[in-house]
Amino acid sequence: MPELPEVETIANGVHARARGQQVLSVWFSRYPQPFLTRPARMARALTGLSIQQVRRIGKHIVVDLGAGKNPSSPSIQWIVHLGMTGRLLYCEATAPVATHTHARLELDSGHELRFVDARRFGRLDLIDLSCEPSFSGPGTEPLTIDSVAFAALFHGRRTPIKSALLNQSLLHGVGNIYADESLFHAGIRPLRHASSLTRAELERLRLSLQKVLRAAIALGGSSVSDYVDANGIRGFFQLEHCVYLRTGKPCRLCGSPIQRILVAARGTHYCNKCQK
DNA sequence: CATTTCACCTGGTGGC
DNA sequence: TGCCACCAGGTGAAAT
Repeated sequence: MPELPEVETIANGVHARARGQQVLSVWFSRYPQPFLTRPARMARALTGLSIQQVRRIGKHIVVDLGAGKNPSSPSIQWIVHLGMTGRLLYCEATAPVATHTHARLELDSGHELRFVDARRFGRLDLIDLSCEPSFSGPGTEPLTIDSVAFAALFHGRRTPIKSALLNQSLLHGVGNIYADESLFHAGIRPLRHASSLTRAELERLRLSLQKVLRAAIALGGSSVSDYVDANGIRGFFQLEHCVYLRTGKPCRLCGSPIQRILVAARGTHYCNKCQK
């Protein structure tokens, strides 16, 4: 599932290849689920504008579009959330169209930007910058948050720390994989109440989370189900996972079997010996 | 308000 | 081989 490192990889890939290109035409599938903004309105707004910048905010891909090709004064933002199985692909316009393709943006270079999503948990939205503020995401960026702000997020929260990490209105971009992996590296059990963490544990968690996210970005993300980047290339960070989907396998640090429990209705993996 | 639960989806898996 | 029940999980709405 695409989380911060996967979304960042995709956004960077699309930026590198699609920046400066004009949208010639737009096609959307008939399914209503992926569209927060009505498809006809979204197509009308996108057509004719140029892609100025593509970046990640939380788990969202933000595409700035405007009349000029340079990254200045965009007039709209196209917001892509990949959900569970979403892909944003940059390909030849003549490439075969995969099943579950929900959006095709024809670009002036003969390429297309395609949104493909089998499970339809993804969402497409439009922000009109002439009357709406620029997209800022639901929470705080985990990669740049400082220790004081990080600790403040969890102060007084009775919920398990794993649940708090998944709460996008606190930190945005962290999902099931990186919540489990960062808790392992910090040596903290997922069911601990967020408010019970000491200052030292919170700081260990922040540093572990940032380290894991940066390492995953460097390896192009984790390909556990069907994640691929904008060019259809798989990531490699799944090879570095210590706990996620390693139920029963030996802990990489101590050798004891990795446990699996449910937290917030999500499969949660941890080492009973290394995490306290 | 904080927190938990559930519905939304379909491909993949495992049992028979 | 084929059929089918079941599960995964990001998010937001509904329930507690």
